[in-house]
Amino acid sequence: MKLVDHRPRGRRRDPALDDLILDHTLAMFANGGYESVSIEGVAARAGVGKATIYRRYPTKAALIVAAVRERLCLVDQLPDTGDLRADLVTMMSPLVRRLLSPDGPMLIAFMAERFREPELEAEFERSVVGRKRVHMRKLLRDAVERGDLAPDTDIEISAEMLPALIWYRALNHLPFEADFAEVVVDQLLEVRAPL
Amino acid sequence: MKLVDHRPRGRRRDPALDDLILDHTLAMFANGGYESVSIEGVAARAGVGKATIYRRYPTKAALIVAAVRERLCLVDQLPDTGDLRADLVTMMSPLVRRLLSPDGPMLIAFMAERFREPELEAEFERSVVGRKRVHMRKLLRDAVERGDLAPDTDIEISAEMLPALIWYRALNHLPFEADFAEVVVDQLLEVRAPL
Amino acid sequence: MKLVDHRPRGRRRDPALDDLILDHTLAMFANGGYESVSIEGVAARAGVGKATIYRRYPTKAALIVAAVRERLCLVDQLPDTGDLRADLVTMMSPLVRRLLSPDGPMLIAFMAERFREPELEAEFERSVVGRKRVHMRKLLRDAVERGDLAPDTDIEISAEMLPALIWYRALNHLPFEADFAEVVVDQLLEVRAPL
Amino acid sequence: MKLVDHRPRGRRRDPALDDLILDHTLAMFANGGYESVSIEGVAARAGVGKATIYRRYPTKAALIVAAVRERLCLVDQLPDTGDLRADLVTMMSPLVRRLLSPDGPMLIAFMAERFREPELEAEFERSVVGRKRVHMRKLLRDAVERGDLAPDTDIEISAEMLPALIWYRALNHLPFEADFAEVVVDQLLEVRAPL
DNA sequence: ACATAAGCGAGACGGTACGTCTCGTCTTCTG
DNA sequence: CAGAAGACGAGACGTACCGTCTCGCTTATGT
Repeated sequence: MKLVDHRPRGRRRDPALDDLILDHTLAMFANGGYESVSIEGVAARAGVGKATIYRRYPTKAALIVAAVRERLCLVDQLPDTGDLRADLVTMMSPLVRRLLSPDGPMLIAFMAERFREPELEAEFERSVVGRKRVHMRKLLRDAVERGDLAPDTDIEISAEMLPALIWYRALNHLPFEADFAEVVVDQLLEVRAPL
Repeated sequence: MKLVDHRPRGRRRDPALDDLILDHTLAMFANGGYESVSIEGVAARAGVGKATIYRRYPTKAALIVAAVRERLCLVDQLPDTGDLRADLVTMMSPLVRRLLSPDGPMLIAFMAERFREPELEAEFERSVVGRKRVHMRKLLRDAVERGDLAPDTDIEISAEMLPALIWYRALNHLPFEADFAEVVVDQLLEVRAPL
Repeated sequence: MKLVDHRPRGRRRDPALDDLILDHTLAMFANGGYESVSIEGVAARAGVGKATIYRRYPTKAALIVAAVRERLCLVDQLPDTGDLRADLVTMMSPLVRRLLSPDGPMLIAFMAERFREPELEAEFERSVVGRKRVHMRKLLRDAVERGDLAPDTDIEISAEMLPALIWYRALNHLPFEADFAEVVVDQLLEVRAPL
Repeated sequence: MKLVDHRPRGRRRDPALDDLILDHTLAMFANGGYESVSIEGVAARAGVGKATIYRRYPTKAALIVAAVRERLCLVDQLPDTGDLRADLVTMMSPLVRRLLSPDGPMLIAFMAERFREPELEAEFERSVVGRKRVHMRKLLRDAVERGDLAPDTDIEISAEMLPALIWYRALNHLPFEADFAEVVVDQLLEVRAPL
């Protein structure tokens, strides 16, 4: 006895269009940010009807969120080798590298946008930032337990420190090098390690 | 011998209107951010012709920039008492307090806006952030010379650390207390102090 | 073998709106002439978006042209019974009647407008005045051939005489009676008839 | 005992400006008609403040009326030699000549404008057309009395005929020659003269 | 086989805001 | 006081998108 069978009826959505739409969305977002994306523009460039977009995303904001989430895949590995320094560098250096890559400006634009669009904010928190935060705290807690970190370390604050520093420099257009992750980790660890 | 005479000709701009316009702009910005400000709305609420606004600001963006710059005066004191911990707390706690005040959301909205408007960015860097940064570095350098801070301290990174942490939490809507400035300063200093 | 297919694509324009728009345009034109028509006004009164009007007419002028052309149908019959006097009266008296009717002021306003808008001029010439002119000349030429009119009659001038007199009086707000067409025709014919 | 002294006090209006203003008004009117005249444009081109114009003419319409009345002096001679044909030609041919001159288009534009601006209409009627009409009727009445014209001639209609024909052709952009006045007069007179 | 659903490109629709322009009025300062 | 300059409230201009809604067509079941 099946309560729901609900196999899809009628014509199926064309998956090729998903890509096409997100591609053009991202392209427009890349040069000009949120305001320079227009659904009508995306539709025209993608050779697609507006309804085809609205069928997938209820709103311009949702479209952009999806485009960035899908394409700017910011979900990196969450390593746990027991070597705190190595794990921290492994977590943060992909972010540094991407910020320095051609994608950098777009990432920064998106990060800024994210502070303005609650919807974007929530989505991003859920799928990207949140998991990193949780993992980061675990690494720090373990290190404290192992005695690799001073016992009075404020986990809450320390876990934020790395991303905070990296994003702060990026958003403020302050320069940093490819090895910035390592430098920061060293600065922080050196002194937080028990003597 | 006058190089420039350029005395103002014609009727003067009414300074009362400057205020009126910025007031309503800020009010609209405060509840809804950039997109919920409309020049037509500001004009209507202020009982002012649209031209009167456009005469002052060429663009909606420029209007908002001006409103925030003029009203959200973020320039705090730059103390230098020789007591590093006290000076750092003095510098940062006004920011924390404002972020927790009713103005907080607006400050955050503005900070996000600032990452999108190069003009706003530059202006803000010049008049607010830049001066703080310079002063912060001086404080740290002096502390290192006095021996209050380890000699291998990376001034560049350490100077950014406090604002980075505070803004990162604020922009990400992570909670923090009124004493957050002190807590962070303690965390950072405790361990950077030579044993 | 189809040269053009050009089947209509997308949603069709709502014909009811065509009417609605022209109605309100004409109403506004009727009391105040060209300057008192405003696209925003028409849109508001018709409960229609401005774009819906601009999609149909590129310009305020074009809108008014269309409204008058469509609604003030000035194309009358072009009779040819062989009775010159009767035919002339048949051609001209509808014009006289309309000029004396409530529509009169609007007709006059439009005629004045027509001298200012080349587009309106051309359109009107093509679809209304021109055909009348041609027919009028034919009537006169035939009458000359029949011997009902003096052989040295200047067709060119005589054909213009009736409309010229009627419009001149109307445009200059000189009074005339309902039988003005007959009076003028009589005056002109009486003496142009061979003795 | 003087009830009013009211000698003009303060600076006198600069008469040179009267000219300057009307010149530029007419120039703008000449290429584009009513709508392409703007007080702000006239002021700018004449190097004059807007108030200087508004001090002289209460309204854009009034300005244009004045410009045309002052500059397009349409007041011709009103001859009465006893020779009807000669007098009619003398009255009408200056108009024909001007319509064919470079001023022609402007005259036509103004005539069209005049049908739209009641103020302009009235002014023009009073100072130009009216006097011509009265004189024309007198010429015709005298001719009838002298027996140069059939006694059943409709003075009212006949007096309008010449200007009606000329203006009708001009306003409708129908071609005519420099001798059009004579041709029309001949056509009309030839047959109206008693045999 | 053929109705029944959707998906799709196109584009009309009611709105809202943009930034520009002119109107006619009103200061402000100079000659 | 007249004059040049120009600010001011008002409001229309024509443009651009928003998110929704037909259209006629194509593509897939389910009967």
